[in-house]
Amino acid sequence: MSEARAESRGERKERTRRAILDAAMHLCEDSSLVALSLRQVAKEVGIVPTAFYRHFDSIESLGLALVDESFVSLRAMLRDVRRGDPSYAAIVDRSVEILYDHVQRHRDHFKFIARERAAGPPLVREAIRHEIELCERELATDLARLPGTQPWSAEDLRVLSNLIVTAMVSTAEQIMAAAGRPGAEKQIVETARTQLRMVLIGALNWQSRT
Amino acid sequence: MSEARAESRGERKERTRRAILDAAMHLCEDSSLVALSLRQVAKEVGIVPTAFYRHFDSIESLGLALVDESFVSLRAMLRDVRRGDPSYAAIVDRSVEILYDHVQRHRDHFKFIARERAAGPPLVREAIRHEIELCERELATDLARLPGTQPWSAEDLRVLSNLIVTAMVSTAEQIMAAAGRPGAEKQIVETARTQLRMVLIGALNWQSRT
DNA sequence: TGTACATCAGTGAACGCGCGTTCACTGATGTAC
DNA sequence: TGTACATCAGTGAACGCGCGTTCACTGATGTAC
Repeated sequence: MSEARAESRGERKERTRRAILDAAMHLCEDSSLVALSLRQVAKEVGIVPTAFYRHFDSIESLGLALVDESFVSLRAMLRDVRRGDPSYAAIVDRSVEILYDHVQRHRDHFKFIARERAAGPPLVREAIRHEIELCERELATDLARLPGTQPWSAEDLRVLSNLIVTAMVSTAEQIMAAAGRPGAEKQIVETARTQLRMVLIGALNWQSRT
Repeated sequence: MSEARAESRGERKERTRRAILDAAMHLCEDSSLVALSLRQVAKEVGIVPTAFYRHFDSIESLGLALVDESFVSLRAMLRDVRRGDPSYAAIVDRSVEILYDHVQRHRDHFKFIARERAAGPPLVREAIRHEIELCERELATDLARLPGTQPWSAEDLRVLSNLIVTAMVSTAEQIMAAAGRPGAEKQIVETARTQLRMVLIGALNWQSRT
């Protein structure tokens, strides 16, 4: 107590929990959460298999914690986008640039979401689907603040938001698949830029016709 | 030989192979190929585990056969779309209608592609990625035949094609997730229609500006 | 047509392995007095 | 401050189970003569 040298029991536990989350994220990178065993995780962390239960009920509940963590960084990205100049001229380049940057820095989180969204245990899939839906709603309210979108219906905003999120998820997947080839990554980013531009212009023109 | 009553050895073998493919498709529906065991498949088919090796080297090579089968029906769908009236007025409704219809009739194939694309064994993922790329190229040549696309560059066609395929894959995923709820399916189809319209109009307007 | 042999889809026992989960435990940390 | 007790993260043995793969086999079908 005189010197805060040794870790408290709580700090130690938190450190083990952290190590379990990191090990799980790392180990399932090449396959999927459904193929990940409690014993693999324990071995990687350096604890006995049964000690796992002091932290999580199952691999699935560990997965839910990883979903939460992954969406923390994704939300940070959306906040970054939102901070920018809200004009059509700037928004496309800026958004794609930020997406690229975040995929680079949180590759593991994006990869986890992209993979487990389709392949994870049922509860994990459902949690991710829910989080993505929240992102779409957030984006819809952002879109409502853009100049020229005042007359749009809520449904139009939702549809456009869904399309953009889908395209961006796909772009993130492609950037990750392109991994170490900088040339391929450049092309994917350029493609995303063009697509986002096409979509925004299309939405505006379509809206003014209807 | 006098009466073609009994199956030949080859016919029997083919029937077992068919049963293995069907059982595998059915069993991995709720999880993934990577979680599917040779023994589960053998049990479902009604053969002893070792008999599996008379037909496939491994679950992964069985998976590659399922990729082939799944893309046969997807290509049939693209051919259906291509047969239609090549005008912008008709193309959207028709395309979305055909997509919806095929997802209904080959739900297992679409589900398989959507799932294993992100979660399958490495060779299966790669095979699906390759097939989807071929679909994008086919769509690009179709787009080139539309009125008004003559001045477009190959790159523009590729980018647009990529966006449309991405949106359609996502739509197929959503339709499957909506499963038994007809109201939700209707909304997804309507959303896809609107999105496709936005994209096409956007592409045309964007093109004429550049 | 009849016989003798070859083929080969499917059998069944056996193997070593990693799995999730149970249980009683240890011993350092934390707390009450 | 010192002591006695409580907490609880991590231990280690044990369990029954399903896994992929090996091997020698069976017996019906197919083929050569």
